[in-house]
Amino acid sequence: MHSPSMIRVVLADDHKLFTDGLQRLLTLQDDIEVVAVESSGTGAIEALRRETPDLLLLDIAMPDINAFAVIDALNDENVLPKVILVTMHSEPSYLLAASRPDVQGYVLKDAAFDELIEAIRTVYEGGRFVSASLKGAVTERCPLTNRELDVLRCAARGLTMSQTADALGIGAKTVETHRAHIMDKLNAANIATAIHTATRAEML
Amino acid sequence: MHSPSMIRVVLADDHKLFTDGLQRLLTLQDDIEVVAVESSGTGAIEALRRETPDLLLLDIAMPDINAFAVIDALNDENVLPKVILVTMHSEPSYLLAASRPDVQGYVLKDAAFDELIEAIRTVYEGGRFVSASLKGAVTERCPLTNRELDVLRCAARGLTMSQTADALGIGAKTVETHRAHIMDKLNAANIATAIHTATRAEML
DNA sequence: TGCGGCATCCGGGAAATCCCTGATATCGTC
DNA sequence: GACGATATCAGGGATTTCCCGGATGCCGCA
Repeated sequence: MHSPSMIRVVLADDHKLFTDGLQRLLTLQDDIEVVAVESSGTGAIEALRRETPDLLLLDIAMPDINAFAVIDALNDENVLPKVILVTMHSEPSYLLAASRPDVQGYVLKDAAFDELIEAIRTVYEGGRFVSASLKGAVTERCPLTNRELDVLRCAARGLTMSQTADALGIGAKTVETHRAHIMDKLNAANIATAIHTATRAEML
Repeated sequence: MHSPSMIRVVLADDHKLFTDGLQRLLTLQDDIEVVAVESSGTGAIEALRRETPDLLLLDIAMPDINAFAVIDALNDENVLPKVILVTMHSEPSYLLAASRPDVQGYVLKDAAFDELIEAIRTVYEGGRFVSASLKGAVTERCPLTNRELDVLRCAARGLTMSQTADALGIGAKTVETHRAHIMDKLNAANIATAIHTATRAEML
């Protein structure tokens, strides 16, 4: 099989220049092996299925599929490598969504290479890692307005839109709009997921 | 006004014998004042509005209203005393639901009186308190079956019932049944609240 | 003064959820 | 072998959510 104690890594990022450079640098490390480089979400899924690596370095912004869709797809197949998300900017909504149990690391593209190495080793050994420059963004993280928090808290308590409207003294359609904004900001398909994300991020 | 440094308490419990005895015992404490004793949920709400006490000792099983409905009603009016729930038995579903930010204490009725006093003082000073005999129940708390957890995790990820059905390889109606069971067990009005409760209890 | 963010509201329609009452089969236990 | 818990599935109907468009007024900031 594979060499023992080598960290088998798959890279998935549509920026070729970035992955090429990264691959070279990573290969220089004597405990890291890059087993595949993919530039699309679908390609990444196939590579993951094929290689079952220890770790996936995944760009959030992929051309065909959302990074989270990739992770979900792997979840469904019980292919569960450690995942480190790599991104250009520190978007709070992504950061929030990324605080999920199946994502162990979050690194900025402008981070130092040593930081990435540290992230890889830390995550491989079972830990979690977040870029130092991101920790600031994490602390001032809640992208929701106070009103939206009101609405979300009501939803978390089980109130329907019209019940929430009564509780807050506003119209049901307004509650609907707030919910839509919440779901946008938290990158959630429905209010249930939004509550899940917000609860994990301790916004409620 | 009221005496300073006196803990103003409202009792709400439909067991008269219990509240009567409790009232006497509590009044003997020189830092506790029982300002109202109610035997119904509606009465409790009125008393809370009237007295705005520091602390509410609330029985979970009330004849007219669910204890959580009482707390929600108070929430809506911004009447927010500290709340200690009192109950006969250690029902895991109640325990789960009780791990909400607006409930600070949880005491069994068969606990020693000293334990209740300790709970009152602890909670009054901003802490949290759970009966020692309940902590066991809290640790082995998850009342959900593995299959129900599968379904709940899918829901938390934003999957619809039919998507969940596909992901798990079962029928959509089965997913619906599982969701209904989950909501029953977690005392939730809809799947969103169930996710909220489960997430807070770190079941996901 | 204009622009963006926030909060409020509206209609219509498709989709999903929730509720009710069922059913069947399996498994482990008493 | 009866019982309870679990997992599976179904129909029908009421309710709710979600999505697609809008709209208005307020406030702060450049």
